[in-house]
Amino acid sequence: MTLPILRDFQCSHCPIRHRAVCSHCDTGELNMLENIKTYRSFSAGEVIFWRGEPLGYVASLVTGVAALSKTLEDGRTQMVGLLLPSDFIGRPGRDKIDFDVTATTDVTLCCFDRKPFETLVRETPHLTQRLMELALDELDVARDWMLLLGRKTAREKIATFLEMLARRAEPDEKRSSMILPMSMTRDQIANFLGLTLETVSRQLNAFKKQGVIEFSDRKYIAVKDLPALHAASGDDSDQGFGS
Amino acid sequence: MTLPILRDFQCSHCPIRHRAVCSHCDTGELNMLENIKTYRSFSAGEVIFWRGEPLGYVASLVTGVAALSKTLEDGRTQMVGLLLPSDFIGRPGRDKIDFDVTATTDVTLCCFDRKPFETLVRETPHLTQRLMELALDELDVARDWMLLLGRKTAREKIATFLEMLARRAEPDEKRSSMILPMSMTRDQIANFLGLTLETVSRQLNAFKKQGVIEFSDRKYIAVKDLPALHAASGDDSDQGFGS
DNA sequence: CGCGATTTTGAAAGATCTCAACATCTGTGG
DNA sequence: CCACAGATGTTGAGATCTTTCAAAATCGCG
Repeated sequence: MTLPILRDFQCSHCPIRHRAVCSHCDTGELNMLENIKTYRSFSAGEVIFWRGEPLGYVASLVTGVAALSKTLEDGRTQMVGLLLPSDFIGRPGRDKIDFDVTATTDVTLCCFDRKPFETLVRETPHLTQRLMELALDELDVARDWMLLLGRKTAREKIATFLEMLARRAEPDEKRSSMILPMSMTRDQIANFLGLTLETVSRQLNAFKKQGVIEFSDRKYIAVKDLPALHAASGDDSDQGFGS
Repeated sequence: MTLPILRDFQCSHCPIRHRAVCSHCDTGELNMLENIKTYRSFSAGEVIFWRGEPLGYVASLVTGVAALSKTLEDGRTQMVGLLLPSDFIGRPGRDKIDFDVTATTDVTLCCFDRKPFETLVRETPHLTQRLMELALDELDVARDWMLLLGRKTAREKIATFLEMLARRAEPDEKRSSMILPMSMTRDQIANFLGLTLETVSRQLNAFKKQGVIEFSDRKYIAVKDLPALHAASGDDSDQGFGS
């Protein structure tokens, strides 16, 4: 499949203007970025970057969800990150990455050719500072995930996962009931949580049987009892997931 | 135990001068740092920072090894990072951290009071840039560790751990035999690898029985067959551990 | 030399995985 | 609009790996 290149639009109207790598940039800096950016789209399931492949460009995720994953020699795979809108792909000073990046849903990227971007970073402290902040945020998330992968039971992993989705869907609301769009298959969830797809299915159905969640089709999961999910997550009671 | 504050010495003679947060700094910038730095020492086992405690200072690790760890409500703990000389503790813009930092060996820190350091960072792109690089490097390591925690068997975890120690001890040498100082107990290794201490002991003795490693006292482990360790690590054959 | 901490070892329990069969969903084409 | 086929999800049973619990051995410091 080819990579459609969308017509550019103004950074000032960009949905991730205030959170992406450019968030600290002033008008002049934004114009510099505007000159080297290109939009690209990927369909759900497409690979965006292959591990080890030379990176022609770095990018901000504008819409959709993408996953970072690593694979052992015998094929076992583990997701090591989820990219959401405003997250950044690629790192200045390194011409390849050590994981695959795959579109989980349809995805739009705002791409910057790597060389000119790196030059711009060197001259623009606002960019460097934001890249640092984004990296530190990802690090916090990665460390929470290490605790999950290393020490949580299957049930706790599923509870944590669902709670994370719920928090992401409604960061403010405190309702104990909500409907979550579910774009990942059991297999993808398993690779995210370090489980097998059968265990994911069993644990989801266990929560369903207990009335904590409900689902019938494959597109949505309804959370009926968010406090119960949190209680099953193993995390400290006074402390939310993530950073 | 109190925190001895060492007499300052010149940054220019610092053993981590070229790799720490200050590595890109010029003489003028170094002088600014020199004014706000203090040395502190911790004995093996001491807690350097408690999770959630307000951070009075940030620091570079000068000598020794420290561990970052997270704990679930019922006491299960997972190490989420190992700090080696030149690694940085604390993050600009956040006044607390979400993990405990413990000295694994005796440790010396080069500490900067947080507020003046943050001011200096804002005015010094060299510092920001280095902090970004350090964060990205930690992120790479964290992602390798996520693959280990989520997908590797106990045997693969131990092999990966030993191989990492060997690489760290001699980044250049390719000898298949070497002696590694071992400062961690079985329990600490277990918390690092997401195992129990009994499983760590069994797997270490299994490798010993196969002649891959040797050990008699608790201070050293001799690696006799590094290629065998690598083969048991589950990683791609053409690809080393870490970033 | 002796005691507490650490490590080793064994046996049984338990959780998750593996393998297999079957069910359900979804989109396609008639 | 329905039937079909492939993909995805569910469920069961047994295997396997790691943990748990317990006891004994060893180390290392005073």
